[in-house]
Amino acid sequence: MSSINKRITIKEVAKEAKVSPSTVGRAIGGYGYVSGQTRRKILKTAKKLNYHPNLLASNFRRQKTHTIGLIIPDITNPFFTTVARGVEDQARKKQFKVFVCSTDEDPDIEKEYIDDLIQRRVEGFVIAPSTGGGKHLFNLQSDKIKFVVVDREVKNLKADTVHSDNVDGAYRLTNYLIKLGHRRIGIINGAMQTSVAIQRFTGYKKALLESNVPIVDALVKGNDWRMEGSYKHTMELLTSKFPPTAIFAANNILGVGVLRALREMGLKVPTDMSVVCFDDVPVASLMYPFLTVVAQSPYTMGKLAAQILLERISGQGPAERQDIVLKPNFIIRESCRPPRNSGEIHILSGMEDK
Amino acid sequence: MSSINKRITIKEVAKEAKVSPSTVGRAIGGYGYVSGQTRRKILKTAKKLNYHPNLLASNFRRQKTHTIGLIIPDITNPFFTTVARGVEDQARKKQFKVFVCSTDEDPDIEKEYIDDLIQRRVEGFVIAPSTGGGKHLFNLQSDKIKFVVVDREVKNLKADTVHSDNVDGAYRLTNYLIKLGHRRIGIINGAMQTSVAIQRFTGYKKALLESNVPIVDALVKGNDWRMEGSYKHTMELLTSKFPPTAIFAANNILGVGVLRALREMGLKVPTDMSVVCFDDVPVASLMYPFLTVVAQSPYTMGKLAAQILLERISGQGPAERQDIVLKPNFIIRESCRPPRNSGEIHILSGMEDK
DNA sequence: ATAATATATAGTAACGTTATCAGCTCTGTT
DNA sequence: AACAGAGCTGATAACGTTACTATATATTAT
Repeated sequence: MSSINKRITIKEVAKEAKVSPSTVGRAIGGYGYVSGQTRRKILKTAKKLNYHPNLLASNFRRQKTHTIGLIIPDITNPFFTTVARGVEDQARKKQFKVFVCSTDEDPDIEKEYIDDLIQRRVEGFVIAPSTGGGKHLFNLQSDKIKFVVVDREVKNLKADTVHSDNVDGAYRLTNYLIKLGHRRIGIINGAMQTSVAIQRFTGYKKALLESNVPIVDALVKGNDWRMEGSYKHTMELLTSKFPPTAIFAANNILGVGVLRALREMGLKVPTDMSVVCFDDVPVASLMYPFLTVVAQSPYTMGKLAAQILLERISGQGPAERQDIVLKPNFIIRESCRPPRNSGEIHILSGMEDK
Repeated sequence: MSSINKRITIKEVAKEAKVSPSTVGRAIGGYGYVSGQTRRKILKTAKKLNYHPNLLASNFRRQKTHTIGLIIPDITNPFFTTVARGVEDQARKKQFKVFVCSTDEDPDIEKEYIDDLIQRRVEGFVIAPSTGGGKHLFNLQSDKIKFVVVDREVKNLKADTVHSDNVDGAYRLTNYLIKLGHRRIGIINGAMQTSVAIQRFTGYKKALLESNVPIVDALVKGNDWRMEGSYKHTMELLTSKFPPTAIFAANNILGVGVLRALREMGLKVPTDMSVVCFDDVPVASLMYPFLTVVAQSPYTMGKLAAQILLERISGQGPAERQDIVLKPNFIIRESCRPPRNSGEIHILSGMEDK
């Protein structure tokens, strides 16, 4: 029935409705003066001719696209897709479209995507910087391109940000393990070039220092956010001379790697090893062994970031930069117990069905 | 340093390099004749002035966008994000960008997104139709808009498709359970408006019929692809008069719902219940109870779909429509055992660490 | 040597929309 | 009755690029 290929333009509609093209433009675009009568007539004939506005032309003329870019490091990580959902929902409210780009943690791809989207004249970005990325963000800033940073911070970059209180979250998880009696707590961290990793490590150290538990280098592992590394590092911990009695995984993906390694070594959680994790693992949390975590609010993060960005775009935002810090949510489940040979009593009554 | 806001155009570059705007266009766009010398000069001054081509203008002029749309029902489902990765990787190879839109299984949102992307003049779509959607695909076709359907088929729609052999996969899973001795096999299916659900049900029935196992209505559940429904239906199965000894979940999300219900009822897999699942559950598969599944190849699906679409766009594809069927990969893990009180011997030596 | 062709550049006209301006009609106010 | 102003419509000129045409020069074929 309908056909975009006929390429009906405003002119054809104008001729058919016996008005000028500019009037059609006003009627359909909803700007300027049009009488109710002619508007109705125009909309009717537009429908009849199956007119579809050419946004390519419109965007070009106005040099606006009503589009923002979302740059995330990994589209298969549910954390980031949930951020994406938050961004999209908020954008949809304001009639904005979102270009989602996954950089695979590669700064080059990140730059490539950002450049391309600039050429396509997106009106702003929500960016979760990739590991080692972030340098071009300074250029963005000098180019007066609007953007909001989510999840990870970039050193010395003065920009609007939305992120979790990583120090506090890591502190609470570690402290929880200490209070259970653990003294040898391994940490499987992500890439130390990311603020997130640094901050979570800070929280980890803070808890240990506070309780006078020594920080042992051999228990500190990690250099990227991939599961493979996490698996490898956990294996190293497990096969070392003095393996830990508990492991802190610095995000959901790393947490899965830890669990895989434990499983392969035939170690059970929490009987043989206590495990805590930063981030909730959506699917895993529904199954054994039911991780104790601090859960972030990725949806809220995305939503707030988009909100701030869209305010900036429409010129409503405050002059000073905004830095929104969300407290993560501490959820105690059944993945921890006091260490095997500790003198401590069993504080938890976990699931003991193994 | 650089500044997009100066809005350097081809004209400025031309003036600076003392050539005509059209020559600059050819040098930068890489079409038509330009001598090596002037090209170098132009590229140099373009860089000096920090010229960024305005794709808005270029796309408009050529009525091409080098962009395709990807429509998926649920961006938080790892199956679809992996499809997305496949599509993106393939598109990147051909210098195409991908607009990823998640419809939340809502046909109205689906139509809205498709219409918007048409107005933005994407050059084609890869579509995993939402439940109950697909009607507007017929319009797309009469509008001569190119698209490839992935994962789910649309009845009577003659279009290029890429999907799994759902009948066969379901058949193999069900048959496996039967051979283990199960006679009461529950199925938690998705929305029966989707081809996928119908085909998996067909495979299920085929296996039962072939072995003369009666098809019991009370064991057949499901009407959408959400976890909540799956959880509820599993609960119904478990609390019914004659509960099944095994459950077949028709996709990964439903599988998680099944496991959650089992967990809450205190039933262990595979001791108390055997479970098989269509789709691999990426995170869950690394943990207990280690599901037996038929795994699809979402990445390949996305890649092939994009490949076919891009061929169509560049006019290379064959005249006849292509229908690519991928065989799912049967992976036996430890989530199944013979039923408790069956006379069968234990065929499997699963993980018996419970 | 001359014609034919390839190479290189410039000039011009679109692509379809919207911003701006000009003109006209209709209110309502002085 | 004159006039200000709002309401409505139409003509025109962009937005920045690329397709096309025209012209000039270099290269090759005859």
